[in-house]
Amino acid sequence: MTNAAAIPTVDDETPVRVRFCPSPTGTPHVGLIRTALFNWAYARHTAGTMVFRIEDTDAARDSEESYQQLLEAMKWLGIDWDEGVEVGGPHEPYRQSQRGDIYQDVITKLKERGHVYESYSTPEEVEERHRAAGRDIKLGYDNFDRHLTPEQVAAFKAEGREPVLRVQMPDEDITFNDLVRGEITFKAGSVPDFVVVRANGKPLYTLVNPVDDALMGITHVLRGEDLLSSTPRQIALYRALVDIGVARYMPLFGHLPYVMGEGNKKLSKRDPESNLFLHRERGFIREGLLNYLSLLGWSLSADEDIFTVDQLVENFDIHDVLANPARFDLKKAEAINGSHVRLLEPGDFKLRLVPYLQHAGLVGGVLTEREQMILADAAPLVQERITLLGEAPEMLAFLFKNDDQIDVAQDARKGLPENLTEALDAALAALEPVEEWTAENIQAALRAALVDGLGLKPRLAFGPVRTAVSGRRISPPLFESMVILGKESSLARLKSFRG
RNA sequence: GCCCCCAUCGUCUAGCGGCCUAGGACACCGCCCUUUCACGGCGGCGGCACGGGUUCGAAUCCCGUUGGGGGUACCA
Repeated sequence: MTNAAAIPTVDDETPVRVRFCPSPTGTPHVGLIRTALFNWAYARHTAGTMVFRIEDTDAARDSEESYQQLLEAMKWLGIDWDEGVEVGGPHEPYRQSQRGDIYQDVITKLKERGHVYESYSTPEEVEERHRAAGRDIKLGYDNFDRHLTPEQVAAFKAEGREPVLRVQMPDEDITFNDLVRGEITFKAGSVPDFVVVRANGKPLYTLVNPVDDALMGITHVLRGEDLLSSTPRQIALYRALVDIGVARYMPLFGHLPYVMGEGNKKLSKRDPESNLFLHRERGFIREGLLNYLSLLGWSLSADEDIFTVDQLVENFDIHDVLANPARFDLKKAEAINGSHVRLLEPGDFKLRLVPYLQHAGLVGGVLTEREQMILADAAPLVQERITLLGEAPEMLAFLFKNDDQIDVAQDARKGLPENLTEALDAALAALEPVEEWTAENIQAALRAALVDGLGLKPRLAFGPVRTAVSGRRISPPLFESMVILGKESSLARLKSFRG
């Protein structure tokens, strides 16, 4: 066994090579994306290399659909990579399901140098031995097969048993310096010998993850806290990999804090808030979501919460990441998204609305000239008032509908003045003579008739008109909306609502 | 059980021994602005888990306690 001190490690001079290596199970989780983001930000900050590898070694759980979703997620968010799936690179292939030969070769070398041993114990037998000895069964594997005699092995083989391969843990404490948590020591004997190859000869994550990290020259292993307890095993294996010439140095580890959900639970895959695409469907924009996700364990400064991806890249350092778990707070995420929505260039904002309007059926696959005009005029009216793009269709629907398609919401009928009909008549009378159909003129005419004429408070005065025109209690600015609709349409809606 | 991690307002955080009667953001509550809703502005509420040390001095360092989380797979 190679001495730990003799293994070279990475230092500040070593060019950074990080990787994002999800296993394609299920739909992308925001915690997973945060991990990708931090790896990416660190790579870009240090002008290092981002590797994107797929860990599909569990055929029972992996799916092609999930893989496609991963690609889609990265593309949407703009988290790109320098080497990996789709783009290739010097360490192809980047899907572990296609790297079987490489692993078999490593396994052979590991066997030759005695770094792994055959283990025939079944879980039941391990448990039984613990019971017989009065030990807790949760102790895990008991290292029973470390030194089997040839006779014992022969006996097991005669029974037709196929062994798994285990790595023997060293009888000494394992210490490493976590990039976000500082020095961590696992006591000798607290981690049992672990399986690296299944009885069917297929390698496990415990083997392929460090092997690929080593082969691909990964310098900083930045991953979720859930993998913290497997680090001593990785270090033990890495030492063996150095010995057989597969690894050249020990990478640095940094364990990112959990992303929590409600209560004190890790944000579950089954929790809708964990679903990246659901956030996109609701109208999160990448700038907003990326900003919020960055805040889960990291911060730009003491008093700035809103920042761009460029600012993140410029300032992100893994050493500044906090070790404590962070709760995913949808309200704050939305607020930050709203800030970014407002920061968008008006033309850009307009374009981003289109898919949401299409999804709501307000416009077709290709916008008509009229729809283009409505959108161009209306977009600035809602940019300041929404936090999610998905709120826009409801707010803009009346502008795209025909006059006879306007449905009046229940709450829009409430809070209207007693003399509703009188008010509508007055509004119609005031608007009919308006020649130049501008927001200023509409406002002046209505104010004169309703506020000054009928003595209504502004709040009550414009309510009936708003309801008549939009069918909603809440709408974009009324007068500007009426300009977009045009005089004819506006008057038609007033008449129709008057009945 | 054993191993490991974590601990500042409800939430995310600033703080890395004196600048802290602890700063910001979200949420919440008022007020202002106002054609609705927002946006924006102003103000308020609210926190260093507890106990020991170390030190002239501790949110900051050390130890313990408590609380929370994770691991203890032929999953990743």
